[in-house]
Amino acid sequence: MNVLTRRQREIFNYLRDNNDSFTCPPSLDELCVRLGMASRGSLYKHIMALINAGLVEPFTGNKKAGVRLTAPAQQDNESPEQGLPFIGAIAAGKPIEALSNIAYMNVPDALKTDKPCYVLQVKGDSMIDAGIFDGDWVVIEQRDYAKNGEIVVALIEGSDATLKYLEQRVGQVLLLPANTTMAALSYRPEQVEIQGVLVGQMRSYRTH
Amino acid sequence: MNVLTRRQREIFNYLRDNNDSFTCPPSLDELCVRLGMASRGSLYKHIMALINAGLVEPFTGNKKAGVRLTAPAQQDNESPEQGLPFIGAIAAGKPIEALSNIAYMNVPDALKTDKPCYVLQVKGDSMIDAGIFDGDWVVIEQRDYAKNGEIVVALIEGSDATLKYLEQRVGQVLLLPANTTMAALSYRPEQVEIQGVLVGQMRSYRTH
DNA sequence: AGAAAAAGAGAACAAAAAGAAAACAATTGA
DNA sequence: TCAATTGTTTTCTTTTTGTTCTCTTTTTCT
Repeated sequence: MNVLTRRQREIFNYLRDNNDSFTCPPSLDELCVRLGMASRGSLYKHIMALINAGLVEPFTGNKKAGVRLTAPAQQDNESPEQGLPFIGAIAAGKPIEALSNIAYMNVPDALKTDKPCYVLQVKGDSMIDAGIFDGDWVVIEQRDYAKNGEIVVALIEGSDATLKYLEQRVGQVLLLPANTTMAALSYRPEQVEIQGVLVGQMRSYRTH
Repeated sequence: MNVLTRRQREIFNYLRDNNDSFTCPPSLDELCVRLGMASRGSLYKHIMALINAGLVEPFTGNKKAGVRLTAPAQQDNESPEQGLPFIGAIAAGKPIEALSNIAYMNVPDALKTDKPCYVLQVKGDSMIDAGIFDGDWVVIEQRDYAKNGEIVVALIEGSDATLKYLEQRVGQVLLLPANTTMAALSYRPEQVEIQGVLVGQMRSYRTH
């Protein structure tokens, strides 16, 4: 999974900022007009990238006339003062771009700390035995260190970000999944960069 | 029940916004004129979808001169400061109404519905295999009915409230834990009162 | 400058949704 | 009673929409 390109971010920002102006989830054609584009196919690629990144979700109500966009990113359109930045999805992704303030999610105090925090959506089942499921949101305290046993967001060799248990040993860093079918990953310390520590978790059971 | 299509939503929005301009509930033909449509049959399908979705109701005054539309029902449920009431813990407890010490918890929109919701804290491991752990908070939509397979707050014989999978059969209600070491509970329907349905979940990893 | 990546245009396709038109049945009102 | 109106159903055509291609243009990076 790649990091968003500039254009993809532009399009997402447009969706976030103009969400209110859509009476109903916009179709690709409608979005083309809004964005001044002439081709659905081009926009389609960008939208798929956003869906893949977990920033946007397809409109699953109808079968065909509608892989459309819902509100960007399970948004709470909260002000940045109160909400936490929702950055995107994490699985085998790319470094987290803390700069692009994307959407904001209104997180209860009990799920965050007094340090800077952000929200990610979990992709995959690597932490399923820890009760962290595909599609859950996690609240991450931004930190570049952690204690053994904590669940961390780790960036591996500058390219892949993942959510795992941390186990640091001399000259070795283990990233342990909580899934009996998956193997632990072993790296040298310089290969792994800690980007944050899990402090909260959320799940929605709604079926839209 | 299906999600509305774009056109259905448009038509609903028109009815909601122009309700005042109808001296009496409009007929399909009248609505066709307003909406610039040429066929009753086409509009009929949309209206039926809205009725099916509960957004509109047929006019039952006269028998024939009108399956017409009334104003859509409005739901308004403001809770203090937009937070959800935090009711207390649930395990083998008391009826939820008995707990009066109400605090309010700030819950992200993605974890609640547009119906009345409240928050409980989970005690025990009866739902551990569903990724719901001891100490988690759950967001419950207040409802007295549920579908099979949903996770519900059920009050047993007026005294014990518990969080379980619901399985309703003829003359029998099963409450299934998500824990391989625990047995299912079987009751007669009149013994079980559904108090709500799980729609969201939260966990804190903070160590105080 | 040149290669690679990203963005865009445009066409084509299948399926879904929307619409038109006609016919029918039930009710109302004169 | 008769004519008009209204809801209802059915059949058909048109439009919309997501999706997938190929090709060209623009941007980015070395």
